[in-house]
Amino acid sequence: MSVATDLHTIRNGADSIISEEELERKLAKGRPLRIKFGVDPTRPDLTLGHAVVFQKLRQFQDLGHEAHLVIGDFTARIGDPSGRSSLRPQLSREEVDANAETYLEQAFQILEESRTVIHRNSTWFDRMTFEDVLVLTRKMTVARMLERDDFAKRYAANSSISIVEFLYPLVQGHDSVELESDVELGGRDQLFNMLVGRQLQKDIGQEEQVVVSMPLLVGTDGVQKMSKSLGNYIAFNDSSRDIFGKIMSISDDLMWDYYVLLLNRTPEEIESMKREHPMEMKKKLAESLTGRFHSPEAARRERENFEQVFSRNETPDDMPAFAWESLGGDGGDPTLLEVLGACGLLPSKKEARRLIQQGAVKVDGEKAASPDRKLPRPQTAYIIQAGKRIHFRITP
RNA sequence: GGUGGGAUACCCAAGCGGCCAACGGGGGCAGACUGUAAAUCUGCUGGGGCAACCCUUCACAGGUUCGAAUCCUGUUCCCACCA
Repeated sequence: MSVATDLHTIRNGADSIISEEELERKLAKGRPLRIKFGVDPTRPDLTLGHAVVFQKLRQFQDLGHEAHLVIGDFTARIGDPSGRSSLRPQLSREEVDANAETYLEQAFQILEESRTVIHRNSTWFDRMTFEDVLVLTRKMTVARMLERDDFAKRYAANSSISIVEFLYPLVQGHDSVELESDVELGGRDQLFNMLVGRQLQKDIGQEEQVVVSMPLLVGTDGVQKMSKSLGNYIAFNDSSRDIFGKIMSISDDLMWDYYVLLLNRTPEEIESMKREHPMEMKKKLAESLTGRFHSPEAARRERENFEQVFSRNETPDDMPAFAWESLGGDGGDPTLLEVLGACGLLPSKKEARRLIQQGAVKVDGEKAASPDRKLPRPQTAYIIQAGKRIHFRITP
């Protein structure tokens, strides 16, 4: 493969490459490049948002380069006081270790383990003196810091910015110096920090790393970037049913981003897919991603289940079943409301009542209007549906 | 260090002694329409009975009052301005 085609591959889906000329030059050297990626060990539950970057990293590996993961264990131990929602709590060594382990376990679902090197930034930061730190800080100015988008916004909005936060870009940048990385990969939100790495490398005479930023994947709500705290995420660890279902619920427009960023589809491929029925394309997407995180068999199964339950409006094959007695059937005939409350699939009886009132509950396919409807011991079984997704059976 | 402002349900944000489980918006859920898409319309959105009513909730702990999210005291936390 030529440098030009490699470059083309890398460019696909990327948000920015700084700079392409430098990358081309590095690729032309013909040796494996050191691709750095910083790992935040505070959030071990990976989402498809993280997968975007891993996917690109995997591409680099497939092109013969080395992934160098830097676990920010030092950084995590310090924490971050600002983030209103304690996104960076202080973690103990043990917590970091445990998180890192879960993190890597998930990351290797995408990355090639044999071409991955793990580093911990405490290795070098633990032995730095305060003087070393101050020397490092001389390389950065407040004005430059305030160029970073989120700092600028917060400063303008009179929100607090801790001094530690000013230090983090330097910390991350220094990681690049220690690694002598050729390329640093990260989300768009890491762009500034990655650029600091270039500056620090240049400062001590290293060849500057090329920065490759990836777009932030928009979450299932179709508006905000995918994140756990916003609840619009699809996680590596989600069940096959959830992954399939969540993908089916994203908007048509968003689907193409997923194709590009998670499945490496090229613009040409996207163009031809846009001529197909979007529903079918979305099912294919859901199948591919479910297949990746589970298995092709599971993906097929979920597709069938989906078509059965949502397209044909039938009941799923694998509904949970409850014995009539266990749902209140031992003290006379329970009401529909009591049964819904007892099954534990709804947050509260109030919620169950609401669903009934809104006509969202069906007993054996019939809309049930009254919460007080009695349910005597079933002959064979009742099939209860509450809302779109909750189905269960009551057995005699 | 000084001065002022603020903490309300998932988020934002009203309320400033009773009519407050608490206006409004967002989000979420559900229904209609559909392709679990988008757009649109409608309803719901602390918990238990389910009507009356009861319980938990307006930073925390006390207090005043027949009665407080609303007044007082103390505590904690946040923010701004000045230095």
